[in-house]
Order: sequence, then structure tokens, then C-alpha cells
Amino acid sequence: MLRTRDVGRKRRDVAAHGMYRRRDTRRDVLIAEITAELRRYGVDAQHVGHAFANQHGLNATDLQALIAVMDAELLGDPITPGRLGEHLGLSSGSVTALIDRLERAGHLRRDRDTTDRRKVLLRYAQRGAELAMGFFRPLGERTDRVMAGFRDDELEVVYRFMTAMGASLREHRDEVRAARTEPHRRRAE
Amino acid sequence: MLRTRDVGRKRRDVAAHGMYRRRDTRRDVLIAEITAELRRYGVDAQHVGHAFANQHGLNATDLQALIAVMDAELLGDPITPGRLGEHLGLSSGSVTALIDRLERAGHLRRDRDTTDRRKVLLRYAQRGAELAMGFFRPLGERTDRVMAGFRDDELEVVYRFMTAMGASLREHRDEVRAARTEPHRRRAE
DNA sequence: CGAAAGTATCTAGACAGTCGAGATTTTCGC
DNA sequence: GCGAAAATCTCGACTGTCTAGATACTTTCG
Repeated sequence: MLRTRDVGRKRRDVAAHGMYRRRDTRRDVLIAEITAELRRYGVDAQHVGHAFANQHGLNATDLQALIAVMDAELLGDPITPGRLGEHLGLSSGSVTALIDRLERAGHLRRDRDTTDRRKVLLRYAQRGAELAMGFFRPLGERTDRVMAGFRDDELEVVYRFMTAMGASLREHRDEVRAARTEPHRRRAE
Repeated sequence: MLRTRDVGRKRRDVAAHGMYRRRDTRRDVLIAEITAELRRYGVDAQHVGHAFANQHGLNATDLQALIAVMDAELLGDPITPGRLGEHLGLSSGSVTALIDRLERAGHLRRDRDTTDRRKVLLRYAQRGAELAMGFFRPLGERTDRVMAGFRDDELEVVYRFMTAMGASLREHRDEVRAARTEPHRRRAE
């Protein structure tokens, strides 16, 4: 499956996702295909989140926020609006509105920090927990079925690959963000 | 690196991303970590796109659209507004506005299809191509450096893994979308 | 040729996001 | 301790994208 000379047959897919690369050797093909698949995975994951959120009367941001709140609280380190905004890439004002929505819908609640009363701690409520579970459980079951097709040593390779790619992407993200000094003008240079 | 008993040391990360899973065996840990890393990768990729788009006076949707237009055209099958909207999950009106923006900015142009003049074909312009390249090139260089750390047979495993995960996720997406029959009411059940 | 279907655009309204000012609490220098 | 500065969250006005529904144009087919 997918030998080098399959490029012709898989032309549609190839052109759609790997056109910025050489595809001369088997290795080149692999690299192009993996890159393309990662890209598609990200897009599709977004779509799943969006569709699921919509069906529950939320938008995609709301769902991401809810997940972040749960992550933090289950870790024993509840998140604040400020940190949440950082995590999601939102301004402070926008976060306030976001939390208002989620609180009104009963997915989470605000708690004042007892030691530093400037801070507000976000904690999930019952409804929020149920929603997050409804999102993750079916995904987890699917994931398990896929993982079952791989030996332990193979998963080690995949793990090493994903952590390396993740670290690389985060470096890149930080570089891009650092270049924000001149944030573009629409007109009038 | 990351042996089973490292769970304690890596507790922060573990709790943040793998708390919905057993982590008893080395294999469980691997599965949880890979799942978490994929999730983070998706989020970070979004952030990169968002930051890059912002620096060039676009929003995230615009960049995605531009990439889709290029993908299609390089494939020799230029996309129409309708199919673009489907791809991005946007309504038709929204797509018109999106194309207006991108056309006004000189990133792409509208072409009437000569055989079926109901259709509009989207083609990228010079500026759009430059932008897409500016986005992908640095990413590709980073990716290549990561890939260099893996043998061919290891990349085969990664490739097999990614295609399997991708197929599984798309199945799930279709299931979720199919469940859209009752799209939720805010009040009044 | 006329009706129906397909495709894109336009218009109006809703809603999430940004920016900047303001309110409250804590931290720190003197 | 006291007052100024910092940290954190909230509020209000504005901007811009998205959705929905109506409209215009082109093709297909009886």
C-alpha cells in the first residue's frame, strides 16, 4: 500500500496536501503524506468540536473553554479568567463574556480565591462535566480501537514522533508570536 | 524517558491531558500521552494559523480559505464558492463576504466557468500564493528536521497510525453531524 | 419554450470579539 | 502602616463575521 509509484494513482490526494514537497523517494512520499494527514486531522478535529458544541447550544470557543476549566480543576489547580484567556488567545473582555455565557448555561461557576481576592477561580458544574464526558467518551472508544492495531514498540515510535512534532510546532508558534512587533496596517504604510 | 513510574513526576501533564483514562500499564500511559499530544497539536496548529493570519491582516477563516483555494487549483480542479463553504462549514452568504475580502485584498480572483456559467471558479493570485508559501515554508523546514530523527520503517509506522486515526476521526465526525436532527433549543423543550 | 433546479449574491439582524476605561484587591517602597 | 503601583477582573462602545431568507442569473429537461 502506497508504494512510491502509487503517486500517480493517489494524485488527487497528493496534490491536495503535499504539493509543497518533493515526492521522489518512498521517504519523501511518507513525509508528505504524514504532514498532510496531520493537517487534515487538525481540521477535522475542529469540525467535530464545532458540530458537537453547536448541538449543545454552544460555540466552539465555549467548548474549548469548558475543557480547559475541567483540565485545570481535575489537576487541582483551578484556572482564572486571565489564564483562560491566554490559553484560548482571547482578550480579557471577551473572556468575561465567555464566562458569563457558560455560567448562565450552568456549565461552570465563578469562585473567589480565598487567599488572593483579586482572583476569580473557575470551577465546572455538573452540567459542564456531563458535556465534556459526552464529548470525550466516544472519541476515546474510537481511539482505543485504533491503538489496538499497534504493538507497544510501535506506539513508542508514535509517541516519540508526536512529542517531537509537538515541541517543534510550539517553538514555531512562539517564533510567530514574537514577530508580532509590526502587526500590519490595512492602508497607509 | 517517560517510564511507567514517571507518572508521578509528570503528574501535571498527565492530569492535564489524560485524566479520562486508566494509566496502569506502560501501554496505557503511552496511549494517554499520544492522545493528549494529538489534542495539543491541533490546538497549537490553530494558534499558529491565527497568529500568522493576524499579522497579514486576515482572520483564521480567510487563511484556511486561501489554502483550500490553492489546494484545489494546484490539483487542476478549481473550487467554487459553494464547495468552499462546505469545506469550511460556512453558509453561502458568509462565503460571498469571505471571497469579497480576499479578492479586495488581492489574494484571489473570481472566474466564471466557461461551460457552466452559473458557477464561479476561485483562483489564487500572486499575493495569495506568496502568503501561503510564507506560511508553509517555515513549517516544512521544521517538520523536515523532526523527520530526520526517524528511520524509514519508523515513518511507516507513523504513517499507518496517522491514516488510521484520521479515518476514525472522520467517521466520528460524520456520526456527530448525522445526529444533527435535533439541533437543540435554548429554551422551551 | 417554459418550468424547475442549481448556483451565487444581496440584505438585515444577531452575536462574539477587540479596545480601552474603571473598580477592587494586593504588593511594595519609603 | 500609607500611598503609589501592579495585578486582576468587569463593563461599555464599537467592529466585523456569521446566519437566514429573499433575489437574480444560468442551465437542464420535459
